[in-house]
Amino acid sequence: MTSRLEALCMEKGLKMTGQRRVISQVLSEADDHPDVEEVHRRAVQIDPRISIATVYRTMRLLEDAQVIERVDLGDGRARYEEATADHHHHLIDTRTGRIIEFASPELEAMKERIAHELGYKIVGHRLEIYGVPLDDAADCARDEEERP
Amino acid sequence: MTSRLEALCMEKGLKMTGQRRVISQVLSEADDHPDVEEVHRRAVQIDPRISIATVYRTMRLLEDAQVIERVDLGDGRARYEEATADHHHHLIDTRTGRIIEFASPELEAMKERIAHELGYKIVGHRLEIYGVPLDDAADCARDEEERP
DNA sequence: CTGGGATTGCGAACGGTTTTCAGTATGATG
DNA sequence: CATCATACTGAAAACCGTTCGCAATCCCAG
Repeated sequence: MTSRLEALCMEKGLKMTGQRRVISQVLSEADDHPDVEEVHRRAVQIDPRISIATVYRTMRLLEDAQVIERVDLGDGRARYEEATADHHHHLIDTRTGRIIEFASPELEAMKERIAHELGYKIVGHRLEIYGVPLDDAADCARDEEERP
Repeated sequence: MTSRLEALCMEKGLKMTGQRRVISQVLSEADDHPDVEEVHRRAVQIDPRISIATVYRTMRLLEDAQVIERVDLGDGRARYEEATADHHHHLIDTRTGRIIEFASPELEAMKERIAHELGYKIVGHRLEIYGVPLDDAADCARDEEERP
């Protein structure tokens, strides 16, 4: 079967090799924000003859073709997600590493306004919030209990 | 003369070596966001016997002591600024690389609200806006006119 | 002044990423 | 369907910012 991203790649006229097909499949099935090593790990499970160099190259290719987007979470390695039409941001749970996506038109508008007041036109932006669950935070003083 | 940051370091009980004094001076005099190499370059001009390793070590020390703050602008290397009480963010001019600092209580409030709605308590956050000067943007408006 | 723990300079090591190069596969063409 | 130029791949080396190990050196409490 042809994965979502594979179809997108073909639309964009990219040459579809076996490795690219596998990587596209991995990315189509991912619902998280894997880094290159993780993508490679998953790809190798489908076809063991895929090298990490090819994954790096393919990620860049897909990024340039705007099929995927790089997410820099400040942890020293690039993470990726499928490109989406709507701009969104990330809230990172510092306890679990879980990443929650959110969007806020108000926030977008406010950023536009701030940039405009400074005499600038926005060409890109990025917002990350690091946080801990409210209930965990409440527990902090008198923990200890394990989270489900 | 004792630089602003040197005084701060002594307050915090850090052992003041010649190298640390020089690096403190460099950072006190900086009004930009230098990376480690740049700090080293400036430090060497004052005292040539300072190694890059010491600069790296000192930057980390000062960061841990909360004398300076690391700024990750996504360009692959760490940049630094003096620690300030008020939270602010950065607008990066993509033409010149100039960095403009700004703060917005409204924005802070909105982020708190968003995090709260998602069930989280904020422990950190970061916002960067990349932009081009409005007047420059007008120059090339005809190219981008049809883009939203 | 002096001694010993902290700090330094050097170079080697590191982790993520890119590149080089020789061999291989792709898909346009005949 | 075979051919072929071309683009792609794997493996290893190069890269780049950063950290580390170690012997020499420095700071400052005694």
